[in-house]
Amino acid sequence: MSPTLEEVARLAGVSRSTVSRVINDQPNVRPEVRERVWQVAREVGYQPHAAARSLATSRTHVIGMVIPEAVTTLFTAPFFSLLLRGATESCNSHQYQLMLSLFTAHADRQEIYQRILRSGYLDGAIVASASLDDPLISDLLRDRIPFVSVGRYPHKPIHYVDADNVNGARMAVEHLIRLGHRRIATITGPLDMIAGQDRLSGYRQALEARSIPVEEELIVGGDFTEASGTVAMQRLLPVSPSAVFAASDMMAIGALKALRQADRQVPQDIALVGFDDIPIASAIVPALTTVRQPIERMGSMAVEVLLSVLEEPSGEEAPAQRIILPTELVIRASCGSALSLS
Amino acid sequence: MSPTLEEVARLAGVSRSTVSRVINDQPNVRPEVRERVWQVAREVGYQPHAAARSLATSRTHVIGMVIPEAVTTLFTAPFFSLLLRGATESCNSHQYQLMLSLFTAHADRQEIYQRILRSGYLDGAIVASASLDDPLISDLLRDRIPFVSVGRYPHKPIHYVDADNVNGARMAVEHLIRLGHRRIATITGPLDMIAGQDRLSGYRQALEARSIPVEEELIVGGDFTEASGTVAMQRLLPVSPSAVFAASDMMAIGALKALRQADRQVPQDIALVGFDDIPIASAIVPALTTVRQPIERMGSMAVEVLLSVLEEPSGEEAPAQRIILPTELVIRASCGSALSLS
DNA sequence: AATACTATTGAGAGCGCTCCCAAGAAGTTG
DNA sequence: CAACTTCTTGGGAGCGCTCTCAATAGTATT
Repeated sequence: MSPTLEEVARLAGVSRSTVSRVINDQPNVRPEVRERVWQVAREVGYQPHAAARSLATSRTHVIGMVIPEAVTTLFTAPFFSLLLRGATESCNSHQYQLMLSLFTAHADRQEIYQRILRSGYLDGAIVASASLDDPLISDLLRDRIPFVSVGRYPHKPIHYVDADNVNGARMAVEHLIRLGHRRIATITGPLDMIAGQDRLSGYRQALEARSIPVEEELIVGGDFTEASGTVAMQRLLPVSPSAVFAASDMMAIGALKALRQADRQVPQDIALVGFDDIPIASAIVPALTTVRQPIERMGSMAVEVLLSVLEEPSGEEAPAQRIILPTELVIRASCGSALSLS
Repeated sequence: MSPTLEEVARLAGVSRSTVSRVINDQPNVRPEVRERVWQVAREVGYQPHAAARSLATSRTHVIGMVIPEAVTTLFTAPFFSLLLRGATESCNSHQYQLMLSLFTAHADRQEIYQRILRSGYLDGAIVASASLDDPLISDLLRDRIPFVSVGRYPHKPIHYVDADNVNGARMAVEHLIRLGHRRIATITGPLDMIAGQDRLSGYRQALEARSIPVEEELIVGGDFTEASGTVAMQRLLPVSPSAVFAASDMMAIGALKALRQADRQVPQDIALVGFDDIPIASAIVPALTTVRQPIERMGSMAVEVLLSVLEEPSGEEAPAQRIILPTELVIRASCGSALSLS
């Protein structure tokens, strides 16, 4: 197999310790010795053995990306891959590795948790959890495994990174108000997810800021899926809103179907705004006005935060880092805006 | 920290060796002793230390998913996440972990290769490479790292899993022929990728099977991206085909743009078929007839093949496992088929 | 020139596990 | 009942690295 430290030491005529110092860029090695050791290491293609190293240091340089399966289906495809892409990017530049754990059934959960999180495979984890009371969070807290959540937890002292869902929703609804709408309905996401809650409060804030009364009959629950959007829209039709803010693009697409069935034109008869800016949003007719979130940056930020936690002297409990990244309104045709380009 | 084997042994009043046997389900332990050890292990929440174990066994139970960044952008988003989902599923059921390595720049490549593949982090790898002459493949072969490619390599003795691109393309083009088309053009993928090559030969085979001459002017090169589809279609317009088979949905969408600009109606003036069945395909107007590939199954198959290679006695060089999974034609509106439902 | 540092080096222990081997217990057989 | 064989168990070495500590060499201080 691969040459070991020992062999490099022998070939360079020094001790293991010295080679170790050279490899790890530690001081107190004579420059000429350092050079010779590097030389030999390069020649034989030396590569430190990860397991041996982490056994000795109890550091693996691996972080986990832990995602309940639900998230990958709920959040639409691009969310998942963009998050991963951002995370690996940061990992690469810090010489860390990313281990992926999706777990499907609840049955797996315990088993995988034990096997992955507690076996010393990982230095820490990024968690993209669906619900606010996911037991995973408490488990991680209990076992003192360093982690960063993608998605905020306002009431827990944990590190997190999230998009500014509140403001995104607020911008979307404010835009509708600007366009003259007053009867603005919303199809919410699941309210046990913070993203669902936040997008709803953004909706409320926008109305309140303009002193438009919030009517409960204009608020209908969904669960981020297309089907739920259709159902919700059907329930909204009798209430005849002039505009609808769907808390996800998939629900907006679902709503569009219901509207088409009911022969309502978007945006002429009713304006529609989504959230997420998934690729389909710009491909459908009418192109969907929506809110874009910096998913890739969320992924890389999560890693950065985690690494900063891992680097810090272990004694100190630094306060939770809570990072909210800005969202932006993407105006297209479905809101009937004069600004629309497509 | 976590309790060690040693402590469990002490508490159970046996030796390390015995505990090790129990934990690893090895024979030759008295049933009552076995039970007592399990008992203690459960009580103290014993979890074997991954690094220690792999140092001793030189097995990590981790496999890598190695993907050049190019692939994640080239193949559209769902490819990536579905592949990952399939792979993790198989990993979960075999108690393996998945480590993700996307590398961006070519500069990273060497460095990451060394760090990940040669440091003993991984037992093996799944490689989704873009090009046929990716040096990664030769490196892996040289270093004798067990791996399975997602995407076939007809001329190399390696294990691979792929979709039946040839037959998928063939079915698509045959369908167009069935609909009465004779001047069928194709926009190819990059021909240094096997998927690009295979989809082109499927096109050729379909024509040849019906004795329709293959005209080179009807074959235009693209690179799977939307932009390249638009450009290719513009070049095809003067040749006036009655139908176009685009080797990817993204290129089909690009082609659609060019056709719209040229005021040609799809499918009335010209029929259009794509490949991949990305989510957008069914959302656009007209809904795109396309070929679906079992990406998720490819991911899980790749893992299964890799594990079977890892399990086999190391002396024997088993012949390369080459697995081709079936594709299916999804008929929608863009081909103008009578069978179309939407 | 004697003392006190400091830089450089190597030896040894240890991280937590597996695995080989030898010893003892238990069971078989003629 | 002696001579085997088979189970069961524990001890020791070792996987490849890091890290502490002591020893030596080299340099600065008085």
